[in-house]
Amino acid sequence: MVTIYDIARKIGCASSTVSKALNNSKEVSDSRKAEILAVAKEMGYVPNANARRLATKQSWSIGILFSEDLNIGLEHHFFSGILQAFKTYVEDLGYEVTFVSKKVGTQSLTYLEWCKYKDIDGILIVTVDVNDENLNELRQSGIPIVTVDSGLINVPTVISDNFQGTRMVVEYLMSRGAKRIAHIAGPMRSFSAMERLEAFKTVLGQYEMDASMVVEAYNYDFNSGRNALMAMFRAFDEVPDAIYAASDDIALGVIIALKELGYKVPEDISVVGFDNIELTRYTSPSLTTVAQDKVRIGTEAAKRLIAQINKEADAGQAVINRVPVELIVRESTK
Amino acid sequence: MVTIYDIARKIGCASSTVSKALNNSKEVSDSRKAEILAVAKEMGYVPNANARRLATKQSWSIGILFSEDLNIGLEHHFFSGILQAFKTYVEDLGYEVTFVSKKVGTQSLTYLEWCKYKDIDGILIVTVDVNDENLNELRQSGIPIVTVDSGLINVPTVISDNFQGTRMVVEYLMSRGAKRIAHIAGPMRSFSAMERLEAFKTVLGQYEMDASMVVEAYNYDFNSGRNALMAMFRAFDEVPDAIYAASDDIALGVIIALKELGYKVPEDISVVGFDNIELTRYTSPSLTTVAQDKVRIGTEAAKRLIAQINKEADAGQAVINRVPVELIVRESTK
DNA sequence: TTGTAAGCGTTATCAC
DNA sequence: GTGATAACGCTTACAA
Repeated sequence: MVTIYDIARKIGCASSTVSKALNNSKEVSDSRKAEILAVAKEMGYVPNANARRLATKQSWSIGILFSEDLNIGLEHHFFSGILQAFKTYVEDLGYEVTFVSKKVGTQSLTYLEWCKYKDIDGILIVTVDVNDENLNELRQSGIPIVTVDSGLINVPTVISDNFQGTRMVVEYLMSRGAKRIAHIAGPMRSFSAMERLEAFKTVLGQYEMDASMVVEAYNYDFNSGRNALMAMFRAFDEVPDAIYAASDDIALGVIIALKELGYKVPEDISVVGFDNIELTRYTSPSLTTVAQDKVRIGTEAAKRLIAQINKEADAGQAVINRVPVELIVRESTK
Repeated sequence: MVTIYDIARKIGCASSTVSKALNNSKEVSDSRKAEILAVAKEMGYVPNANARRLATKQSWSIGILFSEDLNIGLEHHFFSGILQAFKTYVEDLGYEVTFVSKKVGTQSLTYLEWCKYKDIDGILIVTVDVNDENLNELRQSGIPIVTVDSGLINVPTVISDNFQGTRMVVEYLMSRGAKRIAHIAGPMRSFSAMERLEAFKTVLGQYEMDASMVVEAYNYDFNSGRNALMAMFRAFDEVPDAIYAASDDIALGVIIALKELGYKVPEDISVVGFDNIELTRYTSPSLTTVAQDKVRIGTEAAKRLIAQINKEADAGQAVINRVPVELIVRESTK
């Protein structure tokens, strides 16, 4: 490994001069600077991150937190899409992106301990178990945090506009003649699920429609949707003419279940999802759904985190930043 | 920030003793150790990663490399699935996972420079532009590397068994009466695409069937599949009775295109994909496909990388590790 | 403009 | 067993 001392020795100057030259300080003459840069390159010098960070106390790194316990993580393409956008944005600014881990070598650490250990600049919370004790201390630590879709209180949050989306769905369904709209909600430990349910009730209420036909799915996936629909048919005597599902996967489960029960989608019952997963274009029927803007969510989250790191005014406010969504009408609604 | 000096001062011992106690050295009496641990806990001590790494030259961190240029990255759920499995495995061993970046603060770095900068222990290459110059120096640097699905020469590789998968597809189609099998290949800059094409030719050759009906898709996605199918119908006079597509997305594009051309799947033409993307179960027709085992690929890759880091015998051999695949028969084949 | 030296928080090598 | 003390590679006052 080549160090600044090696360079200094070769040139015959002080290591501090090398350091300054490498950091493009104006306290070094141009000729010296040029010489040092040339030798550094020739010798294949690369700075050492740990030494630099130890000296500067600037880590230039950002942690990504997935609570593994929920079984929605990196694999869920909504989150990997957000992460991709986030990563692209912050890496371009020179930050490195590391997954927060609960283990270091052989020791177990809490999230906060890990952040201190790494001297992290900020943290993106992607998915989260709201009941996780470790999150509280993290939140109170003063470390810059931003979260997407998690619903942590007192944390800056970037999330799809579930209210706008739900309103668009309901109003669209009504405009197409729906009289009895049901909702298959997502699991209530998810903040978005709660928001969508709340919005559902609010909007129907505004139109003086009954909003009681609601079943909570156990999870966001296909099977939960299927099961929830079956539960709905057991619990209610009526049959809805439209179903608003809290996710595309749930919606697909609902559609399959409806088919099994002998209903036609959309002729008998319209179904709407949420997410706009790529393949919903190709299912049969293709799915009417609310498109979430992953890129924008990821980018906004990055901006808000960076603003906090840079201590910009108001940056740390626990404001919820709602990203617009779009209704994509396809074949599953009549 | 609490340091070992703070602890030492409070207790009235040397910092080196604290360090030893914290590292569970047997050079410290049990009573001292207990005392130190207690005080450390009480004071909220967390070690500093940078200082430790600087002193030990052990980084306990692994880099993940996505070549962004190809537009398949984190978002592609095949890769995010592999990454998830990989991450889980190595984090459990105490490694941290960081994305390799080309930028640090304001400086641009090559991959190798970044690895040196971070003093990384090893690197997982996920997607890669084979022509990327920076990869060569990385490969030759001696840093432990493992790759999935990339086809880098001289690098330990973990990949689905494309030969086995292709054989299963072809033999299955033949067993169902197919006489004329076409292949929509993936882009030839992808190693897997090349392997699947090669396997296709080999297997058909073994059965003395013609393997000339091949079109290369521009990419792995839906639209490329659709376009490739159209190109195939322009280029060949014959109509195949079965089409083997190099990915599920391509297969779905093919199916849509076939529908547009008035063909029925599977009645007129059978279609098979590759990947087993979750939603292919719910398309219409649901897709017969080859399931790749993401978890196993990720885990195997992790094991091989760790073995290299630990300098186990033969660990660095540039062996290709083929992970078994499974044929999932659904409705798109008759 | 350049050099000296202290310090960042650990670990590791010696003495004691 | 315990304690000084020198690394680790870099940045940064402060001197020269």
